Amino acid sequence: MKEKLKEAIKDALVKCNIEDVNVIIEVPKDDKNGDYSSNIAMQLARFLKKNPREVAELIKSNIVFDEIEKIEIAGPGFMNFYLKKDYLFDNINNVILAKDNYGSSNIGNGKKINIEYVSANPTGFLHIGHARGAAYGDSLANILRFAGYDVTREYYINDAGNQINNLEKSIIVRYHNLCGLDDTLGDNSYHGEDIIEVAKKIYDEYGKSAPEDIFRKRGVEFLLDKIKKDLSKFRVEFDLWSSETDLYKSGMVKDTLDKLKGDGHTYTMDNALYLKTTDYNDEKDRVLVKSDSNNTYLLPDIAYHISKYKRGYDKLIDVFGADHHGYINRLKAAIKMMGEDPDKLDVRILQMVRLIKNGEEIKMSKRTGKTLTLNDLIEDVSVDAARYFFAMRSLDTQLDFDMELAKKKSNENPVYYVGYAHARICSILNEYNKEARPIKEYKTINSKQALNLLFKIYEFSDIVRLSAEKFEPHLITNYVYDLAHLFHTFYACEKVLSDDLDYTLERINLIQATAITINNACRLIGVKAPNKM
RNA sequence: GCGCUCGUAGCUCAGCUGGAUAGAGUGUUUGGCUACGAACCAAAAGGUCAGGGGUUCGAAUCCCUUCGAGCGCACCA
Repeated sequence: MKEKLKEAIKDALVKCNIEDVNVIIEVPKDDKNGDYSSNIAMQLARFLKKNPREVAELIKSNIVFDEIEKIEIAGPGFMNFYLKKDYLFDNINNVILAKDNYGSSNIGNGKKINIEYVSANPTGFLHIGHARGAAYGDSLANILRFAGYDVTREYYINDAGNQINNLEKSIIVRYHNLCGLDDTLGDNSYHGEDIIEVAKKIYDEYGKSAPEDIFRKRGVEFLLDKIKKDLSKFRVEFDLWSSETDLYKSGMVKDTLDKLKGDGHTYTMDNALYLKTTDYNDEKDRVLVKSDSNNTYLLPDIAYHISKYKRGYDKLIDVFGADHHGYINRLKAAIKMMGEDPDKLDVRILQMVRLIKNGEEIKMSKRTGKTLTLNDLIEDVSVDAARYFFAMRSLDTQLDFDMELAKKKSNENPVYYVGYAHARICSILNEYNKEARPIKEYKTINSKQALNLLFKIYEFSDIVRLSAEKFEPHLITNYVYDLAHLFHTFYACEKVLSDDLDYTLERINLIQATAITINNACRLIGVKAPNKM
């Protein structure tokens, strides 16, 4: 609706010989100021050297828009638009017919977007920090898909570098311990329980005579499998699992290195090969090939990103933890050197998750093995609560994950508030025991509470759109919370079921539409709206 | 020291591309169940939007600066 209104205003402006302006439509905080409002007249007043209210009048007299009941000019020159109620009532029917598709759109126009998220190394179980990235990436992918983009969800497996060597060594040490041999972990080793589990598996399978090459292979296999299972349990899915090893096998890594060398973007110093990323806005040049002739992680990562470019996406999104933000410049510099457009790549940084237990921060460290795994989290607080909790906050604030709070099955936890609204509706629909069905005319709905609810339901498509454009899933949680609140308010003021058949059916339709909208919003963020609690 | 992200109610956070009296939850105080689920609703109280400067009709929002927090600044990933 915002878009339609925007177009209508633009058309009106063209009639006044004004073009090329950025029209902003917003939903006023106070409903006394209409359903939608625009400050366009004030923006133009300066430019036209006219009184803003005069400008507003001029636009008003030129605007053509069927769904608008009236336009008021208020305050210093705001234009406030009031939607026709019949139009909103019609929307109830639309929701009931559209069901799971309500709120979806084609604004993405089939544009191809690739989102890469989690991409944790298969050197241990996923922990709570990965959970935030997983929840974000999956929710964003759902939202973009719902908004008509062609989305690919991708996980990049670093299964070739030095960290895998360390993994292998760590498993061997644990294996030796199981065999009763003396061996100790080094500083670069992985100390977690997960590594002991892998060693045990190998010990159970081979006893004391495991073949030498089995540790690396089984380690990656086992850990990757566990990662996949945990993510799936967390309702996070991927379309594509890409592997670093494959990039080497296909020659992509070598080709990338050759091209960078060939185009003169590299130089040798102290027996190491450097990439001149300072040519493109990086603070220092970066090593591609170490003096021991091993590659740094950067080289295959460039090759990986170029391979994504070659697949022809309109947009690439990477989701990184805050501890990797320094990596963006060098990656984009390299992409530019490879002849691709770095602006196509959008890197979303998610700030750190701190784990709070009994009011104190628990420091997590992979090296010492002190972590809270994704699986622990799910078992402890439920998938729904965890997904909602992560989705509700914008990425750029640090997240304190309070275990006690998230565990509480109480109203302190907003996921129950939203779920309760849905469960209440289901309970009424159950009692009514007939289907909601579209009706021609709504005559009895006129309370403030009902109309607010009605408008909120109508707003859903705009919110999905905004959320997709800004890559911000938390707008969906904000929205669904508001929607649940308006329902609870309505519920407290008006009874749905009565002896009057028309009165009842109109309200059944309204709450059915509410339930559908809640359900669709929850689905986007990977949360299940319960029928009963 | 340099870079990135932040600083909004006692606490946890929203605040859309600059707009109308800065909003929720939680906590505190109070009222509401013989009505479809009280895990709910209604109301009160609570603010120097970290401090200072600037841009303009108008700033929590944009710019500069100071202070504070987290994270980076490897021939690790």
